[in-house]
Amino acid sequence: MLQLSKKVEYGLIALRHMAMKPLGTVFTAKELAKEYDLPYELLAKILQKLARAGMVRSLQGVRGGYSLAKRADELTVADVINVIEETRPMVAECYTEGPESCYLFGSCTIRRPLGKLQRNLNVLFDEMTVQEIV
Amino acid sequence: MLQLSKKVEYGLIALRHMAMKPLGTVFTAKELAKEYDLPYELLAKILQKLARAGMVRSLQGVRGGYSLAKRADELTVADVINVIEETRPMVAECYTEGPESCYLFGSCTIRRPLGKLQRNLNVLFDEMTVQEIV
DNA sequence: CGTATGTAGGACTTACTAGGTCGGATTTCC
DNA sequence: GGAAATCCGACCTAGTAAGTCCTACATACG
Repeated sequence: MLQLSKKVEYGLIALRHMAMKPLGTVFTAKELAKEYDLPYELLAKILQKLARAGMVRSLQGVRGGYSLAKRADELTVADVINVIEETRPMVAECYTEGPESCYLFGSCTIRRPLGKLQRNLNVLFDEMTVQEIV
Repeated sequence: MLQLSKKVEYGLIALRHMAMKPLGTVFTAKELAKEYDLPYELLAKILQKLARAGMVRSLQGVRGGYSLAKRADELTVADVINVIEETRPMVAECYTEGPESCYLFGSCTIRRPLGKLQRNLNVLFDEMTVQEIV
């Protein structure tokens, strides 16, 4: 519980790798997977998501691959999680899914205090950028 | 991902409920489960764990039940998670399981930065007590 | 051209585990 | 002794994270 998913880890590893070379350098999914011994297909999908979100640029074809679309200090960990996980990292589901998701909503007594925790958590993720993990 | 487990939620709800009445008041698992419509057996186990950890006192027998063993401001959310989940809430498994758990350990480039995130996270949980959710 | 090399992306499989349930033992009050 | 409680291990189940497979499409280059 309360762990980052492998997808997010892999995404961060890939982004950090790209951030080490000059902006615009192209990397293939295969090359990145090999370098860190990550499952190729999975990493490819993650990169595709990041591409759709505009965090990396993708080039198709034989000399294709991925390159960073933004500076590393513009990519927050929160964004990466958000894109890969397709949801913000919430402490309780009623924050993401809404009141209907939880039959306890009416009687739940810990929602407000957890909300405070949540906001603090968000700040942590928002403030951390890929730049910092280089 | 990155959510508190139901167990922790139920535990916090129960502790908070107990913290509302004078210290020493006894509550049965059944009564607590009914009040918040939580699954009885599950809540019972959670309370047993909290009892073994010395956070609540348990009384067996017909007039038995549970009562808080400490003041609400002495019970941190971190402790509650720790006891119920039997592990600290870590952002990546290599922090809980050790280096052997992750075949990437040698090549992993995001461990250190995530460690920083982890420490910040710990502070959040350490600083929040049951008192604050009353 | 056409082939090698790359991304795009849907469908599927597998393994794990959170959440919940059941059964029975033990304790204690009346 | 019986009712009401904790105690605790074993079990079941559904959801999902992680990984795999397959096919389509794009493009550079001989």
